[in-house]
Order: sequence, then C-alpha cells, then structure tokens
Amino acid sequence: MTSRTPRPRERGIPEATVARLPLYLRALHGLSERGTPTVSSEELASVAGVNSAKLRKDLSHLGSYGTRGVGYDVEYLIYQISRELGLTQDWSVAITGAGNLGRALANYGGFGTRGFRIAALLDADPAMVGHEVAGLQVRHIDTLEDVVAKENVSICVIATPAAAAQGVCDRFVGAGVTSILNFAPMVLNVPDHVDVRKVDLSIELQILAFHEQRKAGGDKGPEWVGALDQ
Amino acid sequence: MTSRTPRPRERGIPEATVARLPLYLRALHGLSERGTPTVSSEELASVAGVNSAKLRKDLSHLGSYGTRGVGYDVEYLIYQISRELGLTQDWSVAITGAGNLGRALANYGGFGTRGFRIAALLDADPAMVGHEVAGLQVRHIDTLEDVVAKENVSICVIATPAAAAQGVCDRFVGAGVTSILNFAPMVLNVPDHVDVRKVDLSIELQILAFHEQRKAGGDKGPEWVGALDQ
DNA sequence: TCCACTTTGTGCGTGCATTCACAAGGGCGT
DNA sequence: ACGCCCTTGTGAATGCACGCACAAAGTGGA
Repeated sequence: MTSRTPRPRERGIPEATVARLPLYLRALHGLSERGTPTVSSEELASVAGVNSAKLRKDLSHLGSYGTRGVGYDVEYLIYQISRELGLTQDWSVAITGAGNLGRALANYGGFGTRGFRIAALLDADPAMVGHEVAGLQVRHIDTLEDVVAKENVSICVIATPAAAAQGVCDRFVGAGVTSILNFAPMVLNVPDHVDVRKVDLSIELQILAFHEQRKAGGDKGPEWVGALDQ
Repeated sequence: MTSRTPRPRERGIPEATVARLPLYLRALHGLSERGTPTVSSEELASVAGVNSAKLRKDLSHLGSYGTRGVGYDVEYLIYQISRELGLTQDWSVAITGAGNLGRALANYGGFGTRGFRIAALLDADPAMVGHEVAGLQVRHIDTLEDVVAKENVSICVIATPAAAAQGVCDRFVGAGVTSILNFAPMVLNVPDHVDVRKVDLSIELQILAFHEQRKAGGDKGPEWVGALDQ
C-alpha cells in the first residue's frame, strides 16, 4: 500500500489557517495605524470577524507569540505573519489582459502596497500596447517570456477572456511561473507543481442566488417548478 | 417503485456542494454547445476539474438524474442544476462603485448572460453620475433605496473603497437587500439574515505568496522545515 | 512574596467533507 | 431472453475544521 506520498506536509500550517492569515494581517495593520500596542485574541478576532478560539489556534501554528494575561504585540505579530506569508520579500507580479478587469487590478492599490510589485501589464491587442495604465506601459503578450525572465516573475494574474486563458497559462508555466491567480471563467489545466487560485465572479453570484432563492422560497416547492417541469 | 417518489428533492444541500454546482453548470454548457447529448460522471468531473466520486455525490443531493450504464443527459442536468441554483428566474443586481472595478463588473459578460440582470450602477461621485457604462447610466448613490425598491433588487455588489463599504452595506440592508457580494477589502458587519460573500484580490495573492515561498524551499527563512511534527 | 486576575495555548468532542470501493441498476449485443 | 459490461448512487472509513472549556502562564497589586 502507500501508493505514493501525497504531500511534503505544509510545514504543519493548515490551508484554512493560511487563508485567514491575510485577514488577521489586515486587521493588525489597522490597529497599528491607530497606535494600538497590544491586542487580545478576543479583540483581534472581533475585528477580523472570526471566533477567538479559532484565531488563537491559527496563531499557535506559527509559534507562541502571545503573552498570557496581556495579548499579542501588534507590531511583532505583523512581522511574524508577514514573514510566514512570505511578504518580507517583494514578489513580482505580471498581469495579462488589459481590459476592464486587468486595468482595475493594475490600479488596485492593495497590490502595490505591501509585498507585491506589478512588473508588467500584458495584452494581445496591438492597439492596446503602449497605453499607460497605473504608471505602467502595456506590453505585448509576445514579451511574456522576456518579462518573466527579466523581472523574475513567479506569480501571474490572468485577466483575459476565457478563450485565451489556457494559452496564456501554458506560456507562463513554460516560462517558469508556478503561481497563478485566474480571473477567467474556466478551469485551467496545469502541472502538479503549479498552484492556481480562482476568482470567479459569476460563481459567487450563483451561490448567492441559491441562498436567496431558499430565503424567498422557504419550505415548500415553489409553484413555478411545476410549470417549468419538462 | 419507479415513479412513486417523483421528486426526492431533499432540502439540505451541503455548502461545499452548492459552491461546486456553478462549476458543473459551466462545464455542461460547454458540452451542450458542442452538441454532446450525454456525459458520464468521469468525463464531466474531468472537465470541471474535480474527483468523479465527489461529482456523483454532489449530484445525488439533487436527485437521481443519471442513468446507470449511460451517464447524465446534458440538457436535463443543466435544467436541474439551474433550477436548484435559482437561475430559472432573473435576479436584479445593483452594483455600487463605478470605479475601475465597478465598471469592469458591469462590463463582465458573464453576469448578464444567464439569470442575472444589472439593474443599476451607483456611485457617490457627482462627476461620475450620468456617464454611460455597459449600456447603463451611472446613478447617484442617493437613489439607492429607490433603485432597490423599484427594480426589486435582492442581490447587490459592493465595489467601493473600503472606507465607504460599510455605509453602503448598511443602506442596502436597510433597503431590504439580503445578499451581498463584497469586493472592498474589509469585513462587513451585517445582521444574521444577510448573506455576504467576499472576493478579496490581495488575500488571494498573499495565499499564493505563501505557497510560492514554500516552494522556493527553506533558503529564505529559518530552517525549522521539517521540525514541527510534535 | 504571594495572590487574584487576565489571557493564551490546546486537548477533546462533534460534525462536515472527501474518497474508496462496490452493489444495484440499466443498456446492448448476441 | 439472457448475460455481459458499463456507470450510477451510496455505505463506510478517514481526515480536517471548528469551537468549547480549561489548565498553564504571566502580570500587577498589596
């Protein structure tokens, strides 16, 4: 048995915890800007919108950085979480697709603030090349491999139409990118060593619609079900 | 025993399943456009990027819509999933924030295609009001309550700066909206009966950075790499 | 020094999600 | 009609996530 070893064990930090660390980090930055020196798990959890026990368990995966009876030192915790997330170094990000979404992402302040630098904005449309967006000149998609190599890009964002996404993805992977944030409404096919995270606007809406229908419909089958049935 | 239970349609679909139904639906639409009449769980799972056993269990929550030895009828399954998600009716959606992101969302084709209609695009900036975006005139935020009432909006999208998000959220909730899709980088405070889904671009990047750092090996931080087993 | 108070870190029970593996069921060729 | 082969639907096992509740640990006051 033991056909194959599944994972190299993520240093013991659960995926669910990793997904919440950025939330805590944001809350801590808010406290830091207000000059708060320390914070209890109860307060921080409240700001971050989670259960305090969950927060303590999450933080315990990083180490024992709190002080019993006092709480957590805000600045120190910011540093520890930043380090764990890999934000103490700068990551070069390449965005593909200079359409509405791509431009919105390039202009999104949250990217540039801490840990991330937009190295390039690429597009396949020659008419778009050369336009300035968020202080960047749009470059042609053919320079993709150059950009990845020269700017040392390891994270890319795909904001192209669905039809172009897989092709762009393949080129990024071929160029050595191993982390992809995909906004195109489709499933990307990548090798095992590449991480893909998906942001899908219409899926989110459909999930909301499901719950909305349930709230409106309530207990019994809605009348239009019978009318439309087959 | 064949038709004695016409609709087992059991209420109580797991949340994880609901989140995947839109994925299946999209895959099925692709198959439908290619004229595929039936599909096996193995094929559909492959297209949707999930495990086939998981897909079958997901679909089994909707009812027994497959045929053993054959698979699932594509059109019929599209209808069943659409109905379950509440997409056989149209939902009016109001988008707040006509900045880069709001305009990108308004122009996003995926919204209008099936089940969703953008009823209004709102903004607080008087200079923005009246501009046409995606065939819609931007309206002032003060008309929010009017729009919600007249257009029967039950789902709203918040694409404002973080500082304005909670205020806009409160107004929507006060006007009767019970489902919110939040793009602002902050935690919204809402009553229990309101559903909020969060799309946070910088959080996704930070999660990628974490895994990217891990892949880069222990060459960066302290080397407690395999030592956290307890 | 000692005690009371505060807050962390975690053992543990519960419930959900995932995956395996297979019996039940249906089509199709002979 | 019959049996083979295919695929669904699901019991069962495993693992993960969450949250309660409490002991451990550190602070501050007397």
